[in-house]
Amino acid sequence: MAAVGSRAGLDTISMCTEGQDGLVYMQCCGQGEGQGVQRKLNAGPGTEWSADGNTQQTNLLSFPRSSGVDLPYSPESVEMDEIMAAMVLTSLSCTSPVVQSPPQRDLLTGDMECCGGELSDSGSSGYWSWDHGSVSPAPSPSVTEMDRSLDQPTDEGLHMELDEAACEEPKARRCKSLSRGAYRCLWPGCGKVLTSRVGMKRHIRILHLGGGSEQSQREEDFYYTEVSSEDEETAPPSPAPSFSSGAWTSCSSTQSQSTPGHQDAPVQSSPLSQSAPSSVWQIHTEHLYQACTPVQVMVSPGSPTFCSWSPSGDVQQKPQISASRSRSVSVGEQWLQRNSAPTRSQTMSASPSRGHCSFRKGRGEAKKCRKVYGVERRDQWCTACRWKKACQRFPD
DNA sequence: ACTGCCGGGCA
DNA sequence: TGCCCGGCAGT
Repeated sequence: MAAVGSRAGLDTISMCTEGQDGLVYMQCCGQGEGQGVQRKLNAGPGTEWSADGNTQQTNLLSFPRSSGVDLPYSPESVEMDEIMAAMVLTSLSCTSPVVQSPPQRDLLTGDMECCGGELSDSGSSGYWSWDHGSVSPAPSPSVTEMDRSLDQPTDEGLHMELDEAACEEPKARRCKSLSRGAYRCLWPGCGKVLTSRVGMKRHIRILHLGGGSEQSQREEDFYYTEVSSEDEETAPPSPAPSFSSGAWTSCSSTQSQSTPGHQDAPVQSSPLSQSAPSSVWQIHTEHLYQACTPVQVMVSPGSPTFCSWSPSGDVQQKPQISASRSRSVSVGEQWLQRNSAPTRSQTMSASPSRGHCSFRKGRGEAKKCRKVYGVERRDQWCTACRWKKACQRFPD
């Protein structure tokens, strides 16, 4: 019935359902592994995927359920098929044997990878962003986009998980932003709708154009159109939040012992998501940067995973960021004043490196004659300053 | 726009 | 050598 194949060059998953019995056959070939996994899932009519006690799959196939994509399986709906394909692909990307190999990875790292894998299709891996498309409105294609899309539904699940109370208002805001825009794939017979342009491009490139050639990258634009997501909202909007919620929760709380039945462990690292960690790590460091600059978080540079960053902080940090930033200046100044008080010149050159949160000492922090005395009292400047030379009184 | 200061000119 | 300033780069 439905055959979905990806030619991302990474994996090939094909899935088809067989008539009435609703059996679903999937084939997943890991990249370069050459090993195919064939699975036969029982998804009869009216069967909820998650309800299947299908060992490994169970966890992952609970996606759809938690996603709110209630799947009274309606074979006549191509859309549904695609959704299911998406689910399956997602699941497989997490369950593939390669994926599961290191289950005892560093939790956070693994989780992050999982995040990256789940939420980001960035990187060269050509991750299956497209299948999230119908499932999750925000394939959150790249790090930058992820940053931007903090108010996109992708994180909503996270919000809901992490801080429901605080999110009442942002939620409303986000609901609005949900209706911001969507992109519909114009490829004949596709019609997939994604909320992210990048995701859509990737979808087109991977699925339809079949590769990442430069040319096809440019061609993508022709195959999707922007649609007001009002139409799209007729479709159940909830899938994304809880879907990504799953992914993110496993991400967010390093010790998230999500209830059995939630997917957590198997989702850790996959060949598909292997490109993700770096980007996610970027996020990490970025937020780290934001978080620890002002607040002097104790982060041992050697153990980067330890930084007390948490998605909750991150996501809800938005309002704080500016405050933090502005505060960082004053901290710097305090530091400067403290250190420059006793021995001005000598200590200041001692590198104020404060771990990796260190800031380049801003120009504004250095007190030069001009700053100290002001232009009015120029006569009190050191001669160098008067001559527009390097200040001698307050050398760096 | 402001600041720090290099490079260069002038007496 | 002392003095001054144009102009660049960073904020």
